[in-house]
Amino acid sequence: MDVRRLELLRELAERGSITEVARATHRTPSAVSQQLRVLEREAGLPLTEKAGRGIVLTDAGRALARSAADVAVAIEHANALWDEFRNDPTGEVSLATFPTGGQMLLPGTVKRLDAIGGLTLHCSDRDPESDDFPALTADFDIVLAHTASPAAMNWPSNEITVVKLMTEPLDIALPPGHPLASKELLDPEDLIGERWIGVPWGYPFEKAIQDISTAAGTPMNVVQRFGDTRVTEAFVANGLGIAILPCYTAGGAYRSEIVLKNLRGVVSERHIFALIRPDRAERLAVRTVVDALRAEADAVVAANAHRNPPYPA
Amino acid sequence: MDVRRLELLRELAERGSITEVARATHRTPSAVSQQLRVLEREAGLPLTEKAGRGIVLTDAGRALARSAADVAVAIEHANALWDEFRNDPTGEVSLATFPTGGQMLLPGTVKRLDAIGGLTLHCSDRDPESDDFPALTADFDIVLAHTASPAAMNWPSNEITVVKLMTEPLDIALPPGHPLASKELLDPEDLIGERWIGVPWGYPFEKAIQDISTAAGTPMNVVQRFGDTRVTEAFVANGLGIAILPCYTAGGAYRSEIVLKNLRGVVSERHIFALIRPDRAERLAVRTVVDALRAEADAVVAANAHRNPPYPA
DNA sequence: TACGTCCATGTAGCGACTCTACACCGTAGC
DNA sequence: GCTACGGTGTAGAGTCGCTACATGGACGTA
Repeated sequence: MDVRRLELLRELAERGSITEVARATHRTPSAVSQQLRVLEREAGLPLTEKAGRGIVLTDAGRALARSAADVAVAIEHANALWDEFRNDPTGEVSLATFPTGGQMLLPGTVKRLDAIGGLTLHCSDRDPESDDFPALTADFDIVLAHTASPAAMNWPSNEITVVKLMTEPLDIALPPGHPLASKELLDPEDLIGERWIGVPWGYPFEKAIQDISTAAGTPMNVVQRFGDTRVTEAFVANGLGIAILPCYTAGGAYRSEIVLKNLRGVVSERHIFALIRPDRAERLAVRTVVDALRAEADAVVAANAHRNPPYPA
Repeated sequence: MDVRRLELLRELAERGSITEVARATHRTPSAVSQQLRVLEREAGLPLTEKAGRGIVLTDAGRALARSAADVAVAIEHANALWDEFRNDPTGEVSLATFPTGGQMLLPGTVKRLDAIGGLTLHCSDRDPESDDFPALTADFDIVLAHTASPAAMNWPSNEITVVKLMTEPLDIALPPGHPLASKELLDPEDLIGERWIGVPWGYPFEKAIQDISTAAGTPMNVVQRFGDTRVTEAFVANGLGIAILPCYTAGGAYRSEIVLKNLRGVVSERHIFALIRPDRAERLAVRTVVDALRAEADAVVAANAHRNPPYPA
């Protein structure tokens, strides 16, 4: 019945082991184990059971953990009301981002927050191969995530608050001297036979390249695979291949050595979201940051409107 | 941010004074005062202000108290899930009733609960002049309440869970030898000139007598006023006047010395409810008792169906 | 089979927290 | 004025949850 203990159970459900919970909550495993033991005694039924050298939650444990989330939401709602009343979002907000998203949105967002004043935003980037964005919400207030298609968004929407920020077109990146660089719009067939600089298996852009292959009727020839777009850009700028890159962020140091072209006939875009655990989403400070992110995303889209013609069907 | 402190604030909002909160929560006023002080320091803004020799909540305090109720609901929801899982409603349930309601429903309800087994129901009756039924929900899990008209139910439905149990007709009680006792149905005009045994000012039945006066076009002559229906019944049985009494409960020791007659043209009935504070309503034990109350109320209505003809409009 | 590692869990003791007991102060009513 | 009442301070005691350290079982490897 004690809320702090319930919260521990919920952490256990999210993280899977007592040691991990202890690390996340800055306690010793012994303390966590003791508290869970008390909770189990109060509950009157087993909440965990041994599994190998670790433990797993029982059905009852999982159910209780879920209701613990509701309690957390109610408590954070009270905290938010609190902040609202003194009109002063307090505390620190942590944010995890994928590299290109952070590059595109975070400087502007931080400037917007500085203009408001009062709260501090701690950002850090996470390796983009981690396609398990929702898991990061246990450690960060806000997680920036992207997917190739909204259909691939198999995130549990009742356990994760999803805020759509923007849709960014994916363009074909060519070196300036490339024969295709003079065309206004590219068709998938144009790209047959090109050498591609792709992404590692499982990265979001992979799907876009597959779609192009399907539309062209021939598999694309991916000769390199990089996770960091700056490496990709360096290769393209040096004439070593073509690539598919997010339209608003591509370029950077190679702005004058890369040409971006719209692709016709294939829906190539990525969708960028903010993911937040519902209880954290209640905090006024968190909501303020999300609002700033949305405003910044809108501004980026507006600033790039001229390069973003409507796609033919 | 501590839940126990929030709960204290909520008690303060409900009860209005620190001393009362201390009494209700089995603490000393000093302890309550200290905890509220800490809460206020955490909040960073004043939650209470002095008023005479007592205190009142500020707007912020009231708002926080309201969100504390949401937290309580979430916590009790978790507790209920708990009970659900071990399939065993635990703990004790307290119930406050008005006398005739308790007489009519509680014996059967307790029998039903005994058949299920496992939980204990503590009942006590409260003076019926207390028309402030909702306030009792702070001290009892379930409060049985009645009103003459549902319109008079000005209970805040978002702060109180209201469960309708039954509608009980109000009949005219006559001594057996009374001239009107031979009529099948009575009209308001029949009652002009009768001596009435009424209820104290403010009791629910008062409205029914007023409605009859309006329908008859003449004020009724109330010569006695009793809160306890047994006294009223004794007077009616002894031929000292007529009265309006709840159909299913009237009689008792005077069953053979009282005649009950339906009244035509006036909607005379009382509505019986169970009132529960939303957080308490989450408990499985409480819901089990409410279910038993509803079943018993249905049974009482069914058993009396023959005396309950539909009212002409 | 023996060993090291990992994870969960006991035990002792320390520190923080929240309660009680009691004293004090301001307000209201006789 | 006195008395009653409600709220607030202070000192001390009990409880609770944490750490530090030791124990024991499960898995992987030599």
